Amino acid sequence: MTHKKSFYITTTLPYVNAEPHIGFAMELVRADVIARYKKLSGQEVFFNTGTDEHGSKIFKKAQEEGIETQKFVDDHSEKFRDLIKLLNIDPEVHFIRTTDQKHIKAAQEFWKRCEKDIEKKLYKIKYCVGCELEKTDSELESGHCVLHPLLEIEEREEENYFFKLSNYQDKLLNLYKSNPNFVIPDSRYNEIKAFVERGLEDFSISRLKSKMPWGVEVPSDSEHVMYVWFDALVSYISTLDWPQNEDNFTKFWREGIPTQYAGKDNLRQQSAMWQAMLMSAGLPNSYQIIINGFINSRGQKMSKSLGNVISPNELVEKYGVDATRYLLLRHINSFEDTDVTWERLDEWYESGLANGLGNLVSRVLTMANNYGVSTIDSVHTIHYDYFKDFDIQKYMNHVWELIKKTDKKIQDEEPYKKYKTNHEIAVNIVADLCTNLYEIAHLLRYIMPKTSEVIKSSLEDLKKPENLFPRINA
RNA sequence: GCCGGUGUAGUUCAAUGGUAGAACAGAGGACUCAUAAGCCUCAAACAAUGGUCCGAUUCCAUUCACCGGCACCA
Repeated sequence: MTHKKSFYITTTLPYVNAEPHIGFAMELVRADVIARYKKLSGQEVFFNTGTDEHGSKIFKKAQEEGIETQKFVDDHSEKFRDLIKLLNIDPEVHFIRTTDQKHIKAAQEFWKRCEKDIEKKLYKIKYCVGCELEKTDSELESGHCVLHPLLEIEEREEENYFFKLSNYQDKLLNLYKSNPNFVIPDSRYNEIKAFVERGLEDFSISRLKSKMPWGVEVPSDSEHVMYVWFDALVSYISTLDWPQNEDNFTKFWREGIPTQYAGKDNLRQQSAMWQAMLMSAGLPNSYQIIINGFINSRGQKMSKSLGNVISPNELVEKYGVDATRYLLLRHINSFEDTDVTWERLDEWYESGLANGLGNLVSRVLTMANNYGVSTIDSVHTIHYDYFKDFDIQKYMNHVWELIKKTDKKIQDEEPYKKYKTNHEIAVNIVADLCTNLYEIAHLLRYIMPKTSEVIKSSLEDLKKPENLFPRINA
């Protein structure tokens, strides 16, 4: 529990070469829940997301499609920005694009501040003449290109700038050791610690502009552009108008408990490289990195070719916004991989929302309405730091226990029976049920903001709302 | 190959050195305020082997299975 008044949280910035993925939608919604929670707890919150738009993949893809690269990223970035409305993300969220001028300038300034750890050296790349492409070790099979196994891989040399990550091994280990919760969950913390303990190699952080022009120009060397991840990471502070706006930066980064959500494929970039970069630039480290698992389908990664992709748009179209938020937050493991199929989503929707919350609202308000309940008591929710360990799933389970309890209470106290003989007793019971329901709605205000409001106002007006979560096949 | 983790009902998870809890799915029942929802009841599990212990699902070892990591993939 912290007593600071400001709070910073960001998602990773998705790379715009593909359609928005359900995994990113989940990350965004989770960050949104935390942001709303902090805000409603009285903190001043800077909530950030955006898009990562440089690099060769995008450059090539735009070329393939025959569109200007800038146009390509403009269009694709919009699709991600659309998620804000689609998923009812806090409208005050900041959206940084790595092609924004302020970001480009910040990335260049950041580079300059890291200069003592940047050096130019010869970089041996592995090149497949057949593909006419540079290959990484992981793309090769026993030293040969998978697509052209008969051709020899050529080694070519080019000059690149390198970041001396090796200078930061001890400092990173110190950071981890003095902050055992720096990475959540523990398994990821251990993983990154082990990775750094094995020793760090320096990293190439630039590309020759003549080969790949789509990047931020390296300061004082116009022949090079920054390698994507170097500039992309700086977005977490360029969004704060660093370096121009030192006040903002101080408020939200130095003193704002900078918290980052990321997928498990981003562990290294966020918790090692970015931290080393911050150290190099003489800036404070992040406070905490939360690592999400992946969403798979039938044991496999979602991919177009497998035809098992479930998109955020489809989810909202089928279930509605708040139900989508529910589905992403309740049943998907907070930290581990989770398998998701339409069948399971339907089950989750039916049991938790149609049969659970929706039905409860309906039965309580019908009685409240018919029996003439006049007032409901205000709630006094016990306040503690629900999301300290970022286990939103646990919080959700707590709320749904209350829903279950309230259902059981109706059965146990049978106000619908008692009403026939004694109105007053029945009315008291139902008023009590309304209070329980109000509390449930109150707890849902970060999770399902619209539903929370609808339930609250229905209770205030004692008017039964429209069917909140219609049965899917009805 | 090396390092780390996990293996509990059909599924997803929980707890515990001494009768293994729940949710969803399944079967049956009594009700009726409700979205054929809710409630009650039932059925259903500790990967295998060995060890420590009065006693292990829990601790240790081995085997098997699965997952993650072992760097230029945003």
